[in-house]
Amino acid sequence: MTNDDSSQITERKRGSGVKLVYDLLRDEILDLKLSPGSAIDEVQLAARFGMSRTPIREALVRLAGEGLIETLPNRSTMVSNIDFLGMPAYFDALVLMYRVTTRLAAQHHRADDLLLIRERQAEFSAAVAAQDALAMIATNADFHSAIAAAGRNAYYASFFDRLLGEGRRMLRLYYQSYEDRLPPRYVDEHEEIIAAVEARNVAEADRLGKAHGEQIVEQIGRLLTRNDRLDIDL
Amino acid sequence: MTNDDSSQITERKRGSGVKLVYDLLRDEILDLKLSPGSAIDEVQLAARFGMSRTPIREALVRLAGEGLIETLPNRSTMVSNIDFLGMPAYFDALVLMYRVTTRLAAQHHRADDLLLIRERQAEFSAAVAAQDALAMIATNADFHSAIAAAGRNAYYASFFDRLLGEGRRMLRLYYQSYEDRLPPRYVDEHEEIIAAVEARNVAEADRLGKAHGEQIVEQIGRLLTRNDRLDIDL
DNA sequence: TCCATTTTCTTTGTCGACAAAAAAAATACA
DNA sequence: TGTATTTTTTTTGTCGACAAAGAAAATGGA
Repeated sequence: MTNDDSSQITERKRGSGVKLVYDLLRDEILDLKLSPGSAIDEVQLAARFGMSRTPIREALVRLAGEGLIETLPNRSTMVSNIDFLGMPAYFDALVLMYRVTTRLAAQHHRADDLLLIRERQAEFSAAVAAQDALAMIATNADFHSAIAAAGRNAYYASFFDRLLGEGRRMLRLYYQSYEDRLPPRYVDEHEEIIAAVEARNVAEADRLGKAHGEQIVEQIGRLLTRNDRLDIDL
Repeated sequence: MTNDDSSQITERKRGSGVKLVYDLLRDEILDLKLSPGSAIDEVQLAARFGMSRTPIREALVRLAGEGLIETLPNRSTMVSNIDFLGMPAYFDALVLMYRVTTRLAAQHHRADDLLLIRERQAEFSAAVAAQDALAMIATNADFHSAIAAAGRNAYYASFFDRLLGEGRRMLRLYYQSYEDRLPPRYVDEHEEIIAAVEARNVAEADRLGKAHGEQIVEQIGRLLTRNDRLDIDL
């Protein structure tokens, strides 16, 4: 239970502490560095970040608002468990949002959106080349988030971001089991999506978005069913 | 600027304060009792609720997380403005969610869901009969929220709830202008939706959900275009 | 040894106070 | 009178402390 982090007690700007804690904790949760169900201690965090409990608490309240942590009244706070029972519902929503955001991007994107999207794709491609699983997962989410932003619908975009966040945890689970393998054809599929968006081909963007989403869902599904099969000979 | 509320300084249970403040403030914002853009003073709220700033602050952080208030760093906190520019995007998302949630309710509802839905519909019907605009708006949102809950997709449900909340503000704006008129055929449309859900008629539920949503969108649209026409003779 | 009760410990929820930041008011100067 | 600078006021962000609520440990009796 020892804390092996470089306790940086640097002078911070007033108001920046909450964002610092929030961002870091969010990343640690989504990368499964903090495992689902593990306890979160305010006092310990306060010591780690060199600040009082108040800003820590605010960050935790925000994380709780996004469902990333759960708070038992008067008792412990913990990292939310991954809701396996709710996974069909999750995948349903995820695929729909893949479709909708890609479709809208084809309709509403502007020239500079494509620059940003290509930048994200480059980062994703680099992460794949480097076989960096964590980076792949994060940059993949960033790529689709950029697509969603180009769709110019803030409601879909924020909802999609939330779904993608939750997805990061599941994908991390996947790559934790099957150590850092290459994702099959995601890079190419991303290129196809970019092309359809740029061509303003709405129907094609819709189709690709749906196919891309279903592809990911299937991949996770395969993992889960495979994990169920233990070494039992019949 | 005087505060004319019955300052109830009753003993509260530990931990209940935040929810109290959050719920009340949320209702006041959505009912436009707190007008968009108006300032929110933590100290004043603390005095009003007879508690310290800490729980008030937590409630505000949660409201900010839902986008109902905006916080300028180090400076004022205020009720979020209604984003008129983003309304097409909002309506797009709203109609889609009407469709999806109604469709899923037809697929996945259980017997006791219908009881709750009928209860909400009764409350809505009563509010219409009483010509109570605020109650109509709130109970209408509750009705569709119950439909969404029956659809058994927590992701859609929470997203839809957020959209319906924002919609309460716009509808309130509507009924504020055209003082407390009867909504045309919403009660009947709700009945049709209930019937389709009960019959598990997915296609019909989808169609009705879409139509219901578009109907509301059109109605708000009519108001807005009408408001644009001032007393100018050509 | 097992169970019920009491005591201690841990962690949260709330409080009052104070310092930083920005705005508003006051002052000085032309 | 108008503008730049200083001072005051207002409001937020952070802190340390303490009390409440459970959980865990200790105690006592059979």
